[in-house]
Amino acid sequence: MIDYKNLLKENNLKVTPQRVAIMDGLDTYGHLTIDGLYKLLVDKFDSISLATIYKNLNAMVEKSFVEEVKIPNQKSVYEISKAAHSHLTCNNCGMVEDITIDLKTVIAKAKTSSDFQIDKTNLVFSGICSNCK
Amino acid sequence: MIDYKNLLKENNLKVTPQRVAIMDGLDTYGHLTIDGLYKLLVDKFDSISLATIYKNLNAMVEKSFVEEVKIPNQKSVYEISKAAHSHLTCNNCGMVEDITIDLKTVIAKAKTSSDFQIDKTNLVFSGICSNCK
DNA sequence: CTCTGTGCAAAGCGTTTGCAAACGA
DNA sequence: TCGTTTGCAAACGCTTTGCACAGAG
Repeated sequence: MIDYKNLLKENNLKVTPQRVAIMDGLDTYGHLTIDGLYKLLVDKFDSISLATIYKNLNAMVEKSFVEEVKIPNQKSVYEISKAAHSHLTCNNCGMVEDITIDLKTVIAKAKTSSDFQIDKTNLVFSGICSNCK
Repeated sequence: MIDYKNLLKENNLKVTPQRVAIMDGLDTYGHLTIDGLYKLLVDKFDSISLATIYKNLNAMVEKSFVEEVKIPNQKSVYEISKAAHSHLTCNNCGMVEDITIDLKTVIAKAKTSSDFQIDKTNLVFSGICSNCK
């Protein structure tokens, strides 16, 4: 379990119920779209504004303890930053799942066959999840 | 060199100068954003509409002989569909380059360590290109 | 000649911004 | 108390749509 309050404080963001709920939602569900988050928070707060979600998500991404994951043919999802990992997404139901694969070899190849300085590797597999099969 | 006219015809799209120019731009530059394409075509046509670019790009992606490439922290770029490959992008100047890396091993691992049916693999490396270093 | 595509203007949507009131520290 | 955050409404920018005219086949 993650210490949201401390994570927020460390990043000079005040601990508000809305922010805690955002972190809690991301931690519980792993990945959420913006309107997934909104639907989740509407139940907890009588009148939460979409603007609040945008502002907070932007601040959290800015401080880089939350990340946006861009998925082909789908809306972006957000997740709490954790150790490097890849993603699986279902083209049918849209669910997104983490998967950890060792990419050392692939990254090494990319480095030798290009003259880029490579800082980040972003890998997304698309297909059909077991539920939808 | 690609036979744009035939590609269009095969997909039941009429061959118009605008469409040929879009294909030509994508072929020449490899990857273009929507407004990159627009700026390119404004020079060739006295009055081309952004709506025309959107409609055509959407039709081409729909027919899947053009693809949208989603890049972390940047605008999407479009490219003509070709054999599976990965992408390199520069966080400084935004350029996008193709890179071909054998992903068999990685895909095999993903298949065994998940119960997904994996159809597509999307890999983007971010960093700094040689020009920007 | 017929049907599709283009360009324009308007509409639509997701996202951002400005501001007054509420809240956290 | 002081600076930050919230919620609302307005503004914004990107994308789509409807329609009349032009162009491809």
